[in-house]
Amino acid sequence: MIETLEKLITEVTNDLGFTTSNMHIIKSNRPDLCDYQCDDVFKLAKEFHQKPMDIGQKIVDALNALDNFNSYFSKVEFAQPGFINMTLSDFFINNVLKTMFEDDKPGINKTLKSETFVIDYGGANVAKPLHVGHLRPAIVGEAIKRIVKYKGHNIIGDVHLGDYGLQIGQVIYGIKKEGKNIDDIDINFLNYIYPKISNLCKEDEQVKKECAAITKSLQEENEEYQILWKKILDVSVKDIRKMYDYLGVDFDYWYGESDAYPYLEETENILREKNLLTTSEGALVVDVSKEDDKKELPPLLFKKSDGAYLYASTDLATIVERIKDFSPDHILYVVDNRQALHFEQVFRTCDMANIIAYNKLEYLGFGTINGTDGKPYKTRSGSSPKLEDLFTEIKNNLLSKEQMSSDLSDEDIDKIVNSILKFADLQNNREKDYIFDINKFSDLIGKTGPYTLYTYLRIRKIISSYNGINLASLTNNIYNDYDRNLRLKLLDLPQIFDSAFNSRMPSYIVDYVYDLCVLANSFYQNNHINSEKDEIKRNNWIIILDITNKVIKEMLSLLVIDIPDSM
RNA sequence: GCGCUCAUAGCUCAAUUGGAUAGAGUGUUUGACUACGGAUCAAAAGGUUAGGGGUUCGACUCCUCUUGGGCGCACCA
Repeated sequence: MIETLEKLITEVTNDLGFTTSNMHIIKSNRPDLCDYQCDDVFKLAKEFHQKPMDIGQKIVDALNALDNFNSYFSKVEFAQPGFINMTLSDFFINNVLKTMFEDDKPGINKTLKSETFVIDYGGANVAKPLHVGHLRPAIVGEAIKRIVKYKGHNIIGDVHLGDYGLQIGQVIYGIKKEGKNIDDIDINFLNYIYPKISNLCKEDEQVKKECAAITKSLQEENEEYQILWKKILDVSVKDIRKMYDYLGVDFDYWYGESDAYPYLEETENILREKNLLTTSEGALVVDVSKEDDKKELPPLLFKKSDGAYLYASTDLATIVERIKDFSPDHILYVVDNRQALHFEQVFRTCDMANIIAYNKLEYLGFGTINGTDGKPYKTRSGSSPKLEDLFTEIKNNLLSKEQMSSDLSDEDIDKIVNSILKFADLQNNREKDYIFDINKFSDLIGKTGPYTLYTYLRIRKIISSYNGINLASLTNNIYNDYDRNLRLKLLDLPQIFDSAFNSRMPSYIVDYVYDLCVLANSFYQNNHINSEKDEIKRNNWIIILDITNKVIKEMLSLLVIDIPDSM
């Protein structure tokens, strides 16, 4: 592994009198020159007031003089102005591969200290159907959850339903106004009534006030409203679950804002004890500004002048609740970038009130989904398209393609649809806005989910006739560049995985698994395995393909992509 | 008005967080199967990284100004 090389070069450097804690090695960005490079010579040059070339050459010479040089390298060179270029030996590459994957090890470095994470993702609101805007938080959140778990941590996913807000008041208002019988409330009715009343509120101030009053009354546990609310919750959650199930997004808890209400009083007391609550224009607020702020941060609004609570209050209460229930070391929020300010206020308040340290709370913002015009994605009618319709559209598109075989099971079709959706979404940098183009979600060639699935299935076919593939029988040979490039890519796995974990960026894994598939395709296209006469060579290649497929499968599962039986 | 954020190939996105010659997909052009799945492979073309200035051995990356998008600024969530 790379740490082995870092340790080696650090020791050599120290022995030369250049005391340093760690010489860092990275994958070379000049694969024509070498496999890995070390750029830290520049830092040493500054620290020891010597020319980079002098120091670099000394290190290179010392490395070349090592007795066991060939156990690591085939070539180490100095390159101007200050790079140490390392080409690995075949022995080393194969040795590391064996260590990484022996006994079915996954090829990554699991954490030595398992911590507890809570991840808040999904962002579904009761009584509103899931639309394409819910795609990212669901998929990105689920992927991050799986990555954290894969690292060896304990992670608890909570959907944190928006189940107690104004939209409930609006729906109840609609139910009463239309004289709807409670037993007749179904998903179609909710889909019809919510947008209707929501629009009405924008036009009619009086209606808005009434809806707000109903909401407040509900939160004060008005019996009639509670019964209606439970019915709405029941109907809506069933529908929401259906969408998340299709996506393979699995929450450990279906808590909602309503579950935080019992903790509001306690939260308020904590803030009061710390003298953080002040009154401003009739409302209770927390001043969260700091002296070094460029611009004073607006205060967190804890309680409205009419006594009702807001989302900052329930978010705080939810944190209090989670600490009680799970004692988490980290709480992650996968939410829209537009809520950055809100969470900054909430996190600062937590820190000031000693509820939980600021650095244990992580805001993982994601960009907005825009249409091809660069504006938030809307259908022609002006509303956000429903997730269900998007699934159908991709599915129909898929079925119309010529290369589709006609006898696929429904399960396999759904797996392919999922791969298209998730690969297209997750390859975008989490933090940036991105353009949603239905055509992009129709592509089956190029950097797509189906490409990776195809690769996996072809490899499986190639190696299917060999039983008892044994990693231990891997020899020290590497036969050509296609072969070598694939093996080197497998070596990258631990670093790539760790950077995805540390920065909570599933897109790193998407890039990796795609690159791996490209190299694998190139490898078996240019090396015909089954007609290979040299048994040792053939055996080596089968082992490499076997490892490759294990990695593809594991990485795809982190991206919430399942592999179909055929396609 | 104030703050945050973004601008990279025709289009959609990368660039291991300051390293060497800025990479992929798509689109365009051209090649490859009597072989393990052609949803494939091999190759060409495409760039003054929005623009100016600065920091240094080195800048897409950091600072600063300009231009142009997006978003947010207390009783919605």
